[in-house]
Amino acid sequence: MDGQKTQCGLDVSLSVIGGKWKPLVLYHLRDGPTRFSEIKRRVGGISEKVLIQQLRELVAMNVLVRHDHQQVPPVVDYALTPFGETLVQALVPLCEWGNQNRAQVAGTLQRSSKVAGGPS
Amino acid sequence: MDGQKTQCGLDVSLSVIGGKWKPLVLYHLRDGPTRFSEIKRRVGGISEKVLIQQLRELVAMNVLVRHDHQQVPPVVDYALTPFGETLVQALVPLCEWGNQNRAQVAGTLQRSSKVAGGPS
DNA sequence: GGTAGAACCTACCAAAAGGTAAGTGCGAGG
DNA sequence: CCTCGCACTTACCTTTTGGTAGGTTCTACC
Repeated sequence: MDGQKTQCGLDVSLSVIGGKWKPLVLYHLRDGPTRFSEIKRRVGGISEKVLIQQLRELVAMNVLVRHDHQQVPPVVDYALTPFGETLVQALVPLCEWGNQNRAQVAGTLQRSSKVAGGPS
Repeated sequence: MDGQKTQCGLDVSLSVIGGKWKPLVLYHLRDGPTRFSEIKRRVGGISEKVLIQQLRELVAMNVLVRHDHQQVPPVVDYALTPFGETLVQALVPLCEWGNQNRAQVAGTLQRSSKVAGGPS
């Protein structure tokens, strides 16, 4: 299988950022090390379980580092690694594309999923 | 909700290319209009159901156009729209990132999911 | 003492996504 | 006539993903 060598590399990237919240987390981490509860607050709407899960995956991929301050009550923060920053850089154009076409995409999504009883 | 305005736009992009095979499909369509069975062959490993499904979604998002030659037996091809091409452009950096870090990512994936009985 | 908050973990569930297998209409080739 | 390939569709099943609800350990605060 995979007779064609490399395909497009997007599969690789998506295996790293392919979670419902990963892009958002990465986005919010650009401002520097952030504590768990702070990330949770900033992202908003994510459950703790999932946030931890995705954070762990990103750490496992060397995109983030976890810094445990060894205190009690617990103080832990997460930050982008240099590797993670290269990823964030590569993400920027897609990010901008998304922002530029947000309306169009949103509109199209609605049209297709919504009312079939439109212009009868 | 979504007190913070725009987040990073990645959520938008991912809502368009967020399918297991969409990036690959897009990649293979850069060469110009391609017939359904040809795409299937090139992508390899995808089931017809899923391919059609993703193709339809991409068409619905105006990323692709479907051209039915109105023949029998059926002849249909798919091609990128101008809009689709802007997306593909935005995808390039991520694509390259993936290629450059393919080995590292693949390696890390293995380490984390595999044998815990490592270097005893 | 009771409560709140930190950063988690655990079990259980529901929804979504993907995959398999079969069937459709039809013409060309054996 | 039987089969193959085209571009699909449909029903069903499995895997993955995300979400909910609870618990844990410990300190600071009232």
